[in-house]
Amino acid sequence: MFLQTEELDSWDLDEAFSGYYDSSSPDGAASFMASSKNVVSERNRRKKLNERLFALRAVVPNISKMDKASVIKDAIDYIQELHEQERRIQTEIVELESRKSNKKSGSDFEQDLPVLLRSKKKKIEQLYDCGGSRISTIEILELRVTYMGEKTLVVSLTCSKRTDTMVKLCEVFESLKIKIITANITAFSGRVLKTVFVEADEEEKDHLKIKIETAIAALNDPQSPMSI
Amino acid sequence: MFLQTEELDSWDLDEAFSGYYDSSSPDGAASFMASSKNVVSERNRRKKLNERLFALRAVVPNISKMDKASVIKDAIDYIQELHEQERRIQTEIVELESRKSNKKSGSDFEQDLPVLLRSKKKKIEQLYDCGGSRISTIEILELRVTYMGEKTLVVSLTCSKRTDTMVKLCEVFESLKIKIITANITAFSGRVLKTVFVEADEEEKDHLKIKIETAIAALNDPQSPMSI
DNA sequence: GATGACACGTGAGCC
DNA sequence: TGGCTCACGTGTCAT
Repeated sequence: MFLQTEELDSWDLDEAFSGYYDSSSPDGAASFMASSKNVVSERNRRKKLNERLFALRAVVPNISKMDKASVIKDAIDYIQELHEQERRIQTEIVELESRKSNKKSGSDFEQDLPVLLRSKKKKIEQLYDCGGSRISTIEILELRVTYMGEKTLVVSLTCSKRTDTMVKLCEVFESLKIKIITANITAFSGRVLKTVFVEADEEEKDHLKIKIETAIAALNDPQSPMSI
Repeated sequence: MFLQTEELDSWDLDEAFSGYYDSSSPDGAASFMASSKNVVSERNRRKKLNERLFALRAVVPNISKMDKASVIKDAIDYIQELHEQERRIQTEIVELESRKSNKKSGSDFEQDLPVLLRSKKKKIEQLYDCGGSRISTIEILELRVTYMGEKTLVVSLTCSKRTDTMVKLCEVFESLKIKIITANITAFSGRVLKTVFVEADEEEKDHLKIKIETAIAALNDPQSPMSI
């Protein structure tokens, strides 16, 4: 990077000369003084800026090119990635909280978890703010999980089309780590239809069914006509 | 910030002079040519670097001083903040998982919850682990944006099925703020097919086509067979 | 040899 | 006023 041979800023002689001329100097010396001061000052400024850039490079992983401009670009991309991450985590926290509010029985586990995360949510909102409740839940109009043959589950899902509805549906199915044979999403006239064929062993079918139902229901808007 | 009055880069005269002297110039003119080229090149470099710095300033909240070095410093601090955030969340997740393993009774709630978080942990590790491809891109196998009738665009897209491919596809279409008539995603045998019908006015059709193509291409894995 | 990235010194504007 | 920061043109390396 900024390590071309000329960069050896170790002149170390101007420091020795600084303050050598006092106020009783002739004009030539005075002007030299002024320009010299400016020079060393500028040197320090450049040095500081390069150090900062170096430090920036240090905190950003995966620097593509050691180029100055590229370092900044990579930093920008990285920050935006982190932003997206945070957005996802926050929506997940909201999902967890909504799941808690749906539950009524009080095991210690249910109570502790959101408490731990609530402070986190505050911090995230405070940090990343972007005013207005950004997170939109989905509105489930119909959800069916049926058995088809011996080892296949069919998930049929209808939602009203809101912002990020399709994103959230895809995310929840990704997160379930289930064996999806084929999946299909179709959006038209304010509705989102999703059909997923899932491979399931005989013994885990029932559990898987409940798992899918609860995961999707956790996304559900409390004001939705569906209540699970 | 970098908006002192001298910054008016609109000299616009060297551009008029560039190329004025051809190869049969006397030495003085040739050297002038060379230096002039270098000058405009350097100007562009400075301009690009400043634009990057400006963009960096845009993605970092809470800029203390508009100073060049300070902007970089704030960016560093911000990234480190996000890192710490992520570290905390990750330890929290680990905590939750260990808590889960301590429990033995099997209510569905206990089992389902960590499933949701486990994928998150993976994602965090994948993102934060420094080294190794951080960003999971998608692999576009085919992309066609065609016109259908007077005011309809049809986007046909084939990707190989990776983690979050469907999520990312949905996200990019959400972010485009276009008028989607109907959209369809189907996943089978390692492929993801997406078809979107977009409403577009006659005059904006071409622009919209390019916009969609570039937005999708931006997600593309460089190693993908598609090169756009 | 052309191109690009860099550090440098310098003059100028801003508290 | 002096101490900042900045943009500029230039020489110099490396590809």
